[in-house]
Amino acid sequence: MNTINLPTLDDVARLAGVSTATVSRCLNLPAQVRDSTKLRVEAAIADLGYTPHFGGMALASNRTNTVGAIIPTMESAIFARGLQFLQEELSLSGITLLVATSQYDPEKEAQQIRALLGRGVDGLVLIGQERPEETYEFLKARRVPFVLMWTSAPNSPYCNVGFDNHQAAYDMAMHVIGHGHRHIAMIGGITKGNDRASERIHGVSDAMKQHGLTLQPPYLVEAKYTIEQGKTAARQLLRLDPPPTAIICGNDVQAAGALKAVRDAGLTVPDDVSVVGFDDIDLAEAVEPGLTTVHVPHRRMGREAARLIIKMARDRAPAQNISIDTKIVERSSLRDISGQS
Amino acid sequence: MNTINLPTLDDVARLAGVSTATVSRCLNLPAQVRDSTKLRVEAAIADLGYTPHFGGMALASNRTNTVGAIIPTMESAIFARGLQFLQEELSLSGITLLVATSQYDPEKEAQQIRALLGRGVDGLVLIGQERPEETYEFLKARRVPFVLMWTSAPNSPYCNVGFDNHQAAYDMAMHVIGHGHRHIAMIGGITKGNDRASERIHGVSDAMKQHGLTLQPPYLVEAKYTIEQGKTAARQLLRLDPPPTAIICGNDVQAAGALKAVRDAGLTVPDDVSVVGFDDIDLAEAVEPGLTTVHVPHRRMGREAARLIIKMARDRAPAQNISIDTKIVERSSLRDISGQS
DNA sequence: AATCTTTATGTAAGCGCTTGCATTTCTAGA
DNA sequence: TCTAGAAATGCAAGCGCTTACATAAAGATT
Repeated sequence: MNTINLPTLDDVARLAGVSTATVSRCLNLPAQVRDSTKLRVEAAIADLGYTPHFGGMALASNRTNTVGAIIPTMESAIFARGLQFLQEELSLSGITLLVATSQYDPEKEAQQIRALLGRGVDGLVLIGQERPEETYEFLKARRVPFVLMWTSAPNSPYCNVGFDNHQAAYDMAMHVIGHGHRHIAMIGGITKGNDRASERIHGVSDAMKQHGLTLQPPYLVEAKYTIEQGKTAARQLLRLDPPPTAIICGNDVQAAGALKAVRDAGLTVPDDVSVVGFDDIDLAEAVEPGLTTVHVPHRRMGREAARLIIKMARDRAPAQNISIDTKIVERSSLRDISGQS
Repeated sequence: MNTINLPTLDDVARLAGVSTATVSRCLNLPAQVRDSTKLRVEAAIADLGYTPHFGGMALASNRTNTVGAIIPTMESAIFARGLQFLQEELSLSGITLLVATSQYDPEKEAQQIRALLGRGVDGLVLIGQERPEETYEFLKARRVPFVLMWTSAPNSPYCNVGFDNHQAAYDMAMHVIGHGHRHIAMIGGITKGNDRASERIHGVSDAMKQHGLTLQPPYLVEAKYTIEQGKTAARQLLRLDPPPTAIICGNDVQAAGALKAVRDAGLTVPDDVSVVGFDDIDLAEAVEPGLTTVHVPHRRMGREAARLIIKMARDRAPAQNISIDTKIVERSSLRDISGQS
């Protein structure tokens, strides 16, 4: 109704003096077409400015060369980065990425899954493991290949491409402890429906336990992944007695907020309080002081996920778990206080 | 091939004991269907877990209820925010947003336009005015409704929903001058193929001219919209003699980089140098000191664009220009030096 | 030159949906 | 109760493409 009278396969076929089947093959299986005909067809295509009609293609072949991704949010750069790489890798194989957001709401995620499937995506990329059983059942019933990013679970029945949030957080906590901190507080993400957030908290908690320390409210606060909430949470922590000497944050955005709270309280980072983040997004190095944080391997994660989902969708390859290492990036928001009392 | 044996309209029709036409109408023109049948059909749909097949729909109706947006990049939050609102508003009308990126490359943008049209988008959202004439011609030939965001040009033959970059930058420069600054430098975006970047530069330049000042290299530098490049550019500016007392940046990301450069040079913002940004993304308030910047009306822009494109696509409404005001957000990176020499 | 492969192309039957038009069913006025 | 007119539904022809399968053309082999 909008795009008036586009040229169709038929038009191309007529102009090139071949059948529609041949044109279709030129597009999809060029190896099967003689060079001379291919040339004619290509000329006709160029001549008419023909573009295949997606709907027709999808209908006839039941393939769309599309994979869908549902991320919690586009607001911060947390997921956008990884998607960028996912996207790049997919497009190398001629596959388009469709992105939708769930706002961290499992209900909304389920809806979006349906929407994307309705659009005929050949595969799905989701974030994290935690979601209602029905969602997994639905996915299974439909036989849609899907990969879960941002987590890694060797024992998972699903296909994961990501990193071990627990381990990464554990390492970071050990690192902080190694810098002499004993009064450690944490601002975690909202754990409801978010396994990454809870694993990060547990990782920190476990590391602390290892050293005879405990992590619990009020030294443990859950907050949304926003600067504002990070700030509010940190403000509370700073009022505790004794105040923490280090605040471990569930992500960099919260950490940026914490930095502000510390400053507002008339203290400085890292002299009075250390603050560390998680994710290593741009923000982490933009703030002052630069955040010591956990570097998440966005690039590799995106690439591997792309390759895997392609294999699964195209060749019906079996699920696979790919775990990628994180590492701690040292900037200057963490101070060593071993020497002190 | 992937999603095995999904229920079709036919299945629903059979189960509900009606014809496929009726089921289709239930979905698209529910007003035309008697309540009792509608109920039966809805039950059947729920029962089977039916989802319409996008391809079939697109093929039959030549509508997709999809609009495409092509933004320069997802890397920073600059465009993501606006899209978020665009998306929200569109989904209220049951329309899906497809996002693609052009990496600030007109060539790539043209490609993406074709890709999106191939997917049958009912309308297109593009950023800025500047693009090859052929692209516009292509769009016109196809009769695709499209709106240009992030710019506003009353005299434009196209449909704009945005703000006046020139005016906004002009205002900001006036503001800076009003704070007593006379040695003003600017880090602009790369102007090639980017009208927003050039307009911002001209806005600043014009304001300065108004006060008998001039803006030109080496006090004017073009840099990419990254923290790193902003930092590099600022470093150069700080070495000039006389050094600028204020640096106006083409966007907040560059400004964040400039902040770092100033600090690295052993100076402080705003005591030694003032730095202002543009866009008012999260970053602007996360950095220290908070950036005085131009607030871009992401929300309104997104909404208005959505409404307009819907009207154009659905009702063939004529193009329209919607201009939205920007305003300056005062934080603390700009200092008044009127009193000083 | 005749035959058998192999390779290239054509034929035509759908894929799941919408929609103009024909038909049936209701509603309401007489 | 009958009937005209309105409202609801059904019928069936595609939308643009892919893909078995059938057929034709080209090469290979004697």
